Amino acid sequence: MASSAPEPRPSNFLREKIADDLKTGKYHHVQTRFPPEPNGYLHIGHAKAICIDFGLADEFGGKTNLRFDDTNPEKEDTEYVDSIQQDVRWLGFDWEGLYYASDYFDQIYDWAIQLIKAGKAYVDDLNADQVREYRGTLTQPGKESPYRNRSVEENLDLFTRMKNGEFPDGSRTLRAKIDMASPNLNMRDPIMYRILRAEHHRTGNKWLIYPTYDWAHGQSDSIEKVTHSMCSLEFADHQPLYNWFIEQLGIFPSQQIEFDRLAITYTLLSKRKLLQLVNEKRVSGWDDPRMPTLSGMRRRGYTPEAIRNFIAAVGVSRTNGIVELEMLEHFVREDLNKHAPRVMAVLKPLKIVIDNYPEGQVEQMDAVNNPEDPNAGSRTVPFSKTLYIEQDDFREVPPPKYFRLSPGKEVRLRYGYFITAKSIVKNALGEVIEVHCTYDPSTRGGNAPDGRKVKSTIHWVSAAHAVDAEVRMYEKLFSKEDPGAVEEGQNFTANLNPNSLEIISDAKLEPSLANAAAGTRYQFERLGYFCVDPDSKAGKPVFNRTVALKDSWAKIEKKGR
RNA sequence: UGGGCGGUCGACUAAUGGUAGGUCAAGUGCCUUUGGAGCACUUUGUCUAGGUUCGAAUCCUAGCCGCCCAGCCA
Repeated sequence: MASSAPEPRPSNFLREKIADDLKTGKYHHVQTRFPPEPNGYLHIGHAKAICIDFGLADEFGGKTNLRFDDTNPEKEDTEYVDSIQQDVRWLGFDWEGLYYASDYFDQIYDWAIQLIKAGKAYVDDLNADQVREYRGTLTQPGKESPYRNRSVEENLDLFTRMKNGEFPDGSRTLRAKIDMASPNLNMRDPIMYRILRAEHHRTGNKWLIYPTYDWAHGQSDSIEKVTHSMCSLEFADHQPLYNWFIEQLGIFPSQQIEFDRLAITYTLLSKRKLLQLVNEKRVSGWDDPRMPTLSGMRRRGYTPEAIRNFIAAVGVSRTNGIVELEMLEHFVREDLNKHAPRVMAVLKPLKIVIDNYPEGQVEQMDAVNNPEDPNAGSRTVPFSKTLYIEQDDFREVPPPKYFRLSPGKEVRLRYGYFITAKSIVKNALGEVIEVHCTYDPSTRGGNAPDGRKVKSTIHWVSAAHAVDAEVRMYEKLFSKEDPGAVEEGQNFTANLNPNSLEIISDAKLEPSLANAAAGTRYQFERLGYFCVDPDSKAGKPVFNRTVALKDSWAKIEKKGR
């Protein structure tokens, strides 16, 4: 593959930070990690983190580990572990090491012993409610636990017994002894271990105590010699604690750097809420094409390139912004425009009969596969007396600036002939169900020898050759720009767009699509990009609309009102 | 109200004391066998008020506004 011109790399603070660390000698290598918790499917927000973690390391000749942050057995599952690996690869990245925080449970346990021996950690008998009470508030300092000053021996004994299962869940914790009066709540003797009798997806029932995020994450980073541990902004308050643990232990000084999460209009990026949509069957699953998950977007027809380009264009900073959905769609169209073969499909069929076309005649018309890609070649499409066109492409009474078919008007059938509408047939309801036309035999292929022009070109499918298909038309999943914003007493599902899915069960496709393979992407000319769904059956394909083409007629029409 | 982090076109993001630029969106025109794509052009911005400086988005001071933190979630 020919390498194209190097993409412009706008500077950002992460890139500068890494470059600076290397220059000053703070680190001599670059090691990053992508640390998903296996409690849900990856979404476009994770794609940003992935592009940053993998992309930046790669730029500086460093490595990236995939590390599952599996310290909470109650929420985690191997189904997620598998999907995450698949999605990271699909996005186009590969990891150096594949690790689990649970791989380090023994080491982390030993380090806890070390802190206890150093008088830096203690077993607390306070229950959850009491811990909260003692923590104080944002404006008031906390109180020290009455168990805070136990002897090292007693702490060691109690901690061992916690590990051995001598105490009920939630009855005791191991806490770091830091400062109950700190203005940073994370430093008010944070909990390092909780007692939890839950089966872990990897360690099974070996452990009855589990380390918290704060106690496990930095230590896992340090074990892996991570130099730049990038995470989202809300962890900034945890940084002092991250550093405190590493300093007390005297281990490899990994460093945490925070950046802003991705947010997109009309899109929810909360694993908890996404899980709720799945559980409540508001969507067909994690890979429902309306979901912002990578698996959903894949099924919808989004390409990894488009997603990566989008992420790069959005950039990274420390502000909490919200990107317009249109930007994502732009990059999807941009990529698909270059690569998706064009094809003709009629979604809402209207029968056309060409009165002067010979009965029973079929012509194979040449059609270009992709005008953007000369290498894509061409195909033939059968033409005959009876065709389908789009209902939208005929108006008995055309509004101003409507250039498509209407009584007496001539249009071009793409790759076919010029036709002129002569008469219409209506049903009992007064709806047009058939349009009779004549064609000009001299315009085969779409050009008139006399040089006359038509204002419009419309797509069509030969009725006798058409492949019946189901087409799933998607709109935004939510009708509110901020789906999380809700009225009193409501929850976010109230913002679900009731029209996010329209199923068209009788679409007519050109015959080349009869056996299209699942995952294949096409442009249906003049309509949009569509992707073959795995639900397809032989002879009855199912397509998902990835994204519509930009429709300037829709704009004109809207403006006219 | 304690602490932390931020405020640049409608959106996202550059400019690192020296011409406020790019992408998306919006608009206008050209072109077109997709009302697609493409091309050209255009509109709109440094939170506020002071200060330092020849010169400030950038440095200083004071405000204002927004986000995050009181899980034994991550």
